[in-house]
Amino acid sequence: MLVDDHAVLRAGVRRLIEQDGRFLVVAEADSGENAYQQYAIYLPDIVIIDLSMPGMGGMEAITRIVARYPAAKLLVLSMHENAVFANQALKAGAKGYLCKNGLAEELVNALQHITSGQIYINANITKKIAQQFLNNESTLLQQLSVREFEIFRMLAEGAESADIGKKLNISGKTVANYQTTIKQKLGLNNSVELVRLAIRSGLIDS
Amino acid sequence: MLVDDHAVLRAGVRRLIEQDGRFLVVAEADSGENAYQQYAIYLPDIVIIDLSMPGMGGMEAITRIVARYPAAKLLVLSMHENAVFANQALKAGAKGYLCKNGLAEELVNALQHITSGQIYINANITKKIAQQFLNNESTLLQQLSVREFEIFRMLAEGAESADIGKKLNISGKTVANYQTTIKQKLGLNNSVELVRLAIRSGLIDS
DNA sequence: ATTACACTAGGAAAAATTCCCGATAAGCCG
DNA sequence: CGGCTTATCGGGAATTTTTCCTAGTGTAAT
Repeated sequence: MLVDDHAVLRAGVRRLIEQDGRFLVVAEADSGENAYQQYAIYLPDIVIIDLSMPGMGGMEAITRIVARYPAAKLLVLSMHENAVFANQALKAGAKGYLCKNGLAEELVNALQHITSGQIYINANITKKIAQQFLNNESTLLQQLSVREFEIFRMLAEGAESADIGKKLNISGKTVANYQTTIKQKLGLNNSVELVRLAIRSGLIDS
Repeated sequence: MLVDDHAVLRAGVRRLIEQDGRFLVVAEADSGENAYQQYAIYLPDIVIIDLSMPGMGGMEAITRIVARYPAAKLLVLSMHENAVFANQALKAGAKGYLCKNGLAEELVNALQHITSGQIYINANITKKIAQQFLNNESTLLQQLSVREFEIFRMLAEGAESADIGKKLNISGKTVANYQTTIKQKLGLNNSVELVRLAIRSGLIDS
């Protein structure tokens, strides 16, 4: 199953997969909500999913699908060549992480790995994760749990606690409390410093 | 000619175009540099180009191609549903602007328009450009008085109202009131948007 | 002289944040 | 298995921040 809000990209991935012949696209979804619903219907062997989508993001979709179907195999196909994103996605339960600017062959290669129960991570990302581990640099953000990280990014994008709560189907109060612990964990005094950290980390652009 | 650093996306666009039958993809490029070189070789009728690419970005590629070939027809296919990006691209000489999350039919539709000498801009973008024209973002900051601008910058740097008051020898209450009017004047909903505007404007770095 | 506007700030209400607490569930370890 | 930790979720209450309204002063222009 393909999950991405960009129709052209879904078409491209479908083409690549069908050209290879070993795999078949049985469903598509253009949002996290749809992905969750479609998963229940088609129960696909593998889900190829983007992280940045309007509404419920990919991270949240992964969390939900894995919660309901612990054996689900999800391969993240993201535009972010970023160790932080990869880490969080894997922590949420994804079985692989690819970048959209990777080679076409890598996609089916990753599918093959995941099908046979392995985990596949793009080589550059692996390198970055290692570097990050050595530098101890972005480790700051890794202190955050999956939920915290997700809320951190949404806050940095300018969303209000109440809106975030709506989007995640939790109380705005909970989001507000999360906000406090996030700032505390990252040593931030206010939301301005939060945004700037997010931008410096490459999580969002200005 | 297709220009995008994501191979999967190029494959998707190629598929859509070839399915329609009216157009033919004669070349692909994965960077601004390649696009410029390939253009000279193939002289394609239309270039479909992404803006965000490593190295020379799409914007720079558009500028160079148009400088050398003033009759070049370039259609931007970007992920940014953003009036500022669209404005800049069109100012650089692009003949159209689409978003990647648009419908598939819109792509060939845009190609048809541009082929016949027209300019095609996505409807949502058009709306946003109009709004921006009303807001006039470039002169946006000039609406602020000297004091307001000063406080705007200090807020964007992460200072609290009380601190700013101390620094400027005025009441923190006054600063808080300024903050409200600044946001109102700039059409900002919260301090997160304030920071991001300040960074975009080059007033501060992240 | 009148108008306009920048700068200042207080009061009251509304909203957001913080700090404290408890609940649940999953996972881990001896 | 029983305890331990951790992630997630949220209520209560105090605190802080923000907003909205009003209102005074000074300065510059008409």
